[in-house]
Amino acid sequence: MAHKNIPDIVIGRLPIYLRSLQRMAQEGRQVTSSQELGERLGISAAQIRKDLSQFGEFGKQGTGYNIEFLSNKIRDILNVNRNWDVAIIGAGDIGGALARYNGFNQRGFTIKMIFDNNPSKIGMKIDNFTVLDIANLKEEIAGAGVQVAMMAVPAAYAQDVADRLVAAGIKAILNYAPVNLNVPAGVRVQHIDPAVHLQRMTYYLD
Amino acid sequence: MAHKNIPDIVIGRLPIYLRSLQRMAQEGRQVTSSQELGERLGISAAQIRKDLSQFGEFGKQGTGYNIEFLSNKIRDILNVNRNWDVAIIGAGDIGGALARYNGFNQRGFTIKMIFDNNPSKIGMKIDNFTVLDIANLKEEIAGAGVQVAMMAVPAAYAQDVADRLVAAGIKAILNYAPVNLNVPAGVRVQHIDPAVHLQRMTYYLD
DNA sequence: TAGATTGTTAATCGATTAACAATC
DNA sequence: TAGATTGTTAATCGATTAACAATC
Repeated sequence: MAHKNIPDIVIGRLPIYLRSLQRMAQEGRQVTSSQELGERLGISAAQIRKDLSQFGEFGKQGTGYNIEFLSNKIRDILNVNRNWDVAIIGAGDIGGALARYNGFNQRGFTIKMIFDNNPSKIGMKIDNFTVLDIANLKEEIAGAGVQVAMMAVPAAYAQDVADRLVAAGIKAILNYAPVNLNVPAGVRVQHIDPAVHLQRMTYYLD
Repeated sequence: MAHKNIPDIVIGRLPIYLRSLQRMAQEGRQVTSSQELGERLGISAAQIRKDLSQFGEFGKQGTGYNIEFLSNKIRDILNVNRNWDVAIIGAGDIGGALARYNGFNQRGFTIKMIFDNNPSKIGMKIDNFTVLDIANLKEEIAGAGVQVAMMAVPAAYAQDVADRLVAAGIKAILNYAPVNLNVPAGVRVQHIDPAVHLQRMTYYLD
């Protein structure tokens, strides 16, 4: 797709806006404003308007934004007005929690498969999924055309698994292992590491 | 502690540097350079040097940085040369996974207690911990002087639990619920929401 | 010494904010 | 209409990078 040159930091805020809008919709709200949204999120109203203006004109002067309409526009932008198939690698505590979590579907993602290398886990049921042998990772993922993966494997295996995911055609990896991954251009990686987040906060404590 | 005015974005990179340094140490390495570290992390060498220079002079011209020395300096800066007691709220899949995860100790955190409101979980054992009644949250946390919490409760309860954590003296909250939290100044919040991270990546897919 | 790499400065680049005309 | 809020511009603010003297 031909993107104008939108800063990644703007893209990073859109899912936050979307999440907040969806919550407002659940509360039965119809309309909001950049000011209200900004107050909820701790972001300036000007920044929200600026961010959205990169993609079009979604509001009405005097009244603000229709929540349902704006949500749909943001979903379009983020490519989550469709559902993406997702593979989970690692059927431990975290992989299992991800497999059982039922919040992904309404946000653009459908868990399709979960892998492990531990013979005592392979074949086991987690939620509706039978744990697959990681030896078959490439065939299963490439065969199903899955492009998005969540990795929750021990740190020591993470880079190796990432390489195999890339070889299988995965284009986006959410990595729960506490290591940096090196992937080729064209593959996106995001990291979730609770200790990193905690350390970001302890700086300010005493 | 009296902080010079260090940008939060710099603080946010320090845990990443630290994690990478610790990995190098495990690999038996003694010395590194801003260039090597930058290549591993996808960050420019200049930026790493600039970030570190905010806090002191930790390297040697010509040779680079002693890994053990620099790690210790960063731990000092981030306040994780001590261990912080941590409370987990929510004994579901995620709370349980956090309680069982054994990587926190070596990174500055010691899980001390886990709470739930479900009578069938209260009193249950998770790892070494007995699940405590969330009704006693304030006494337990304030009594133990815990300042750091990880919240893995349903979205609908998240703000309420956060308010109670603040009242109990918690100063840093790592929030796994997919909602924005409003907390008073002086309390830090970080969010972990896998769907947000995935949506940040799907923008670039097609 | 020669080579390498730091710490730092100045220049560049990019992101945020303030302000307001347009307009619902 | 009067009031409110957008989209956008220009100004400000902050972060990143390039470059290099200092020096190990």
